[in-house]
Amino acid sequence: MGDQSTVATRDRIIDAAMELFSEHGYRGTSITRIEKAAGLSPGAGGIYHHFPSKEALLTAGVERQLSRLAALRDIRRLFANLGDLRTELTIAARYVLAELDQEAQLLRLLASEARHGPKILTDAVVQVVDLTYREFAEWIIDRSGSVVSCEQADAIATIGLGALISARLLPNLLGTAHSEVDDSAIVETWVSALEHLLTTVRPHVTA
Amino acid sequence: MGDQSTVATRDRIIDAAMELFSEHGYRGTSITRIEKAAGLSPGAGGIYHHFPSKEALLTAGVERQLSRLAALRDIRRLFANLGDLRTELTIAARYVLAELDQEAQLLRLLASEARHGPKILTDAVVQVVDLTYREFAEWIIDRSGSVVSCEQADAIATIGLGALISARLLPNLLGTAHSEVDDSAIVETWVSALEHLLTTVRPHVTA
DNA sequence: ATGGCGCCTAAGTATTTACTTAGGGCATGT
DNA sequence: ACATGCCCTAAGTAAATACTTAGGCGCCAT
Repeated sequence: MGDQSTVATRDRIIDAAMELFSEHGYRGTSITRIEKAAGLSPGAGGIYHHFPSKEALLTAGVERQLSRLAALRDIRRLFANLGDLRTELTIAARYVLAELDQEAQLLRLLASEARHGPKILTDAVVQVVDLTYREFAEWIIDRSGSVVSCEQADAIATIGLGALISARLLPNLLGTAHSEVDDSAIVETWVSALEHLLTTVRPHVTA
Repeated sequence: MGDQSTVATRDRIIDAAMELFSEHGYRGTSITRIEKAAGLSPGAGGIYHHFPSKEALLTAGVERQLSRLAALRDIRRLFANLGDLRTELTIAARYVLAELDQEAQLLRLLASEARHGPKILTDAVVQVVDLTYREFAEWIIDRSGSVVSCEQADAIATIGLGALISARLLPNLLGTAHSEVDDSAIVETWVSALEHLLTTVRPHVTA
């Protein structure tokens, strides 16, 4: 069967589309341009042999990337109680940063299209992000020896993950503007802050 | 002179345009729709009495908002050595969060259009953001009694501001998905983390 | 060999959209 | 009174673009 060449070009189309979508936005990318970038004959409907519409192409691309992003929620499995809190935190930080780097394309697309693009862009990603936050919060409670409350864990997770996300997302959005800060310095500072938050008891405000 | 009504409608046009741009994106907002939203006659070129082109309208809108965003860089003037570090940090956190809330519209527009929109969207905002980071880093060095190094201050500023920005930007992008976390809990946690970072000496790695 | 299938060329359709032109009413300032 | 300038109605233009139709070439499995 000619399935192999079929699958290959299908993937090539998705590759080209995702690259262009993330760079110029969904509306800013024409079908013709995707065809040209994918090496198909420009001007003809080669794409419509594989996808019924432009939106279906986006959906397929996002879905393909989503399984990889889903791996982000496996943070907890990464460190099976290494004993040393600093070590675990360092691993977690580097892991999250690496994941964000790998999904830079998807993040750009998300940022530009999350509000007005097809719903899959928000629905699925919201689910993954939310799950990641919750698992991180649970892990925080565990590792702190149940010293922090639920609300505190939520706040710590929000700030902790948010800091890492910003460190990668903002330069990505603004065009590598402010990312001259060293990675190891960021990780080190982050670990220090999180360690402090996890080991210091905050007795007030347990509404 | 009829300047008053002129200025009023001009502002009304900008208001409507910015709202629609931030909600549906620049390309997703048609001139006709802006006119309708601004109360002008739909279908005609009333807008072109005030702006030469759609892009000029965006530029005018962003420039109008930019002066307000520029106020963000006045963090330092806000607290003139109140003595108590926690108090100053708390004020700073609440101030930044409030500013971000007030500029939610601009932030949404930025996120969706920063990469492929007109250059003013990146150029000017990059400048403001960068300046804010640098001033915050300088303040960190001051307030720590020059305990932290330049690189450490940069890292702390990146993480500190990034955490607050994420806490506001992500829910904004994903549609108020994950913002059930209480503000006071976030501020409290943030202050605790920053205080620790500013008062703890980290002797290693001063490359 | 034959039929199906993936990709090609080539032209076309319908819609949206930024922007223009032409003319008219209504206010204000001189 | 008159001109100027803002807004209106109404029609139109040129370009981009998602998507379609029709037919042809070559490769593969049956």
